[in-house]
Amino acid sequence: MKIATFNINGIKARAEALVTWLREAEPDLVALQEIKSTDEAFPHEIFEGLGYFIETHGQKSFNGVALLSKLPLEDVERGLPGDDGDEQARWIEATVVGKRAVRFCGLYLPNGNPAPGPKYDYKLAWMERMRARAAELLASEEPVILAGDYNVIPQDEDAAKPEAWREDALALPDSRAAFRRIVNLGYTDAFRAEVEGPGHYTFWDYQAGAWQRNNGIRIDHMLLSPQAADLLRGVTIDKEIRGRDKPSDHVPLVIELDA
DNA sequence: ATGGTCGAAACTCGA
Repeated sequence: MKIATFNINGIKARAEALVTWLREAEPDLVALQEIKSTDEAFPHEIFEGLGYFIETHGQKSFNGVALLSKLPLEDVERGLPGDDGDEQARWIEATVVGKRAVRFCGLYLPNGNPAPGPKYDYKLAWMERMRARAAELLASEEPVILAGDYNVIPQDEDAAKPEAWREDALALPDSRAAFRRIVNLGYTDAFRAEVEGPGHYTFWDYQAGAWQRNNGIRIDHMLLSPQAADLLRGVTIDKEIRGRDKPSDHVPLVIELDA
């Protein structure tokens, strides 16, 4: 099963480019972030026409996540537990049954800038809520995938210019520690299970020629439960599409799972 | 040190 996560930065602006990529890559299961759309305004029919089931958790203008799947999406849950007052659409999960049942979570973790400040406090609180949900999911002892835009640069080697991110919410020590607290529950960073060393990025800013200078960061991740990590057969970053017309500032991270 | 670019939607904010 080919599984991807892709921050598309607006479904209305990206529908055409997304269809092109889906036709080429033919993923079975995709987590989308930053749909920037309400559920009603999301162009479901375009993706249903490509043979995907689709579930969205959107809001007007900002944030918003969605799941696309060639197999039915079962037991869909929207919203990250732990704060009934949180109105930001950043979490959706569902079960997909192939050879194995997989619990697939799509997440758009808060950016957190400027730090310090209320947005950074929200990011860290959100990460603690995510840790609690990740721990619950581990207890199922089933394959679990936490896929999305984490807005966390895990280590200096995950940035072309780490010094430029020293004071940024994506790289501050508290952000990295909160990310490690989730990993250390027993999850595997799928990309780092397969690839060592610097120079691998999933995001290049639109500004200052970041793509042309390869000034990127690795902030889109898939964390795998032990039962999912056992099934990992490969990982790729579809970097090439960043150079196309009207690209997202992120590119897809794709894994092959024997499920 | 600054400004540089996008998307959604509205005359600005979030990234």
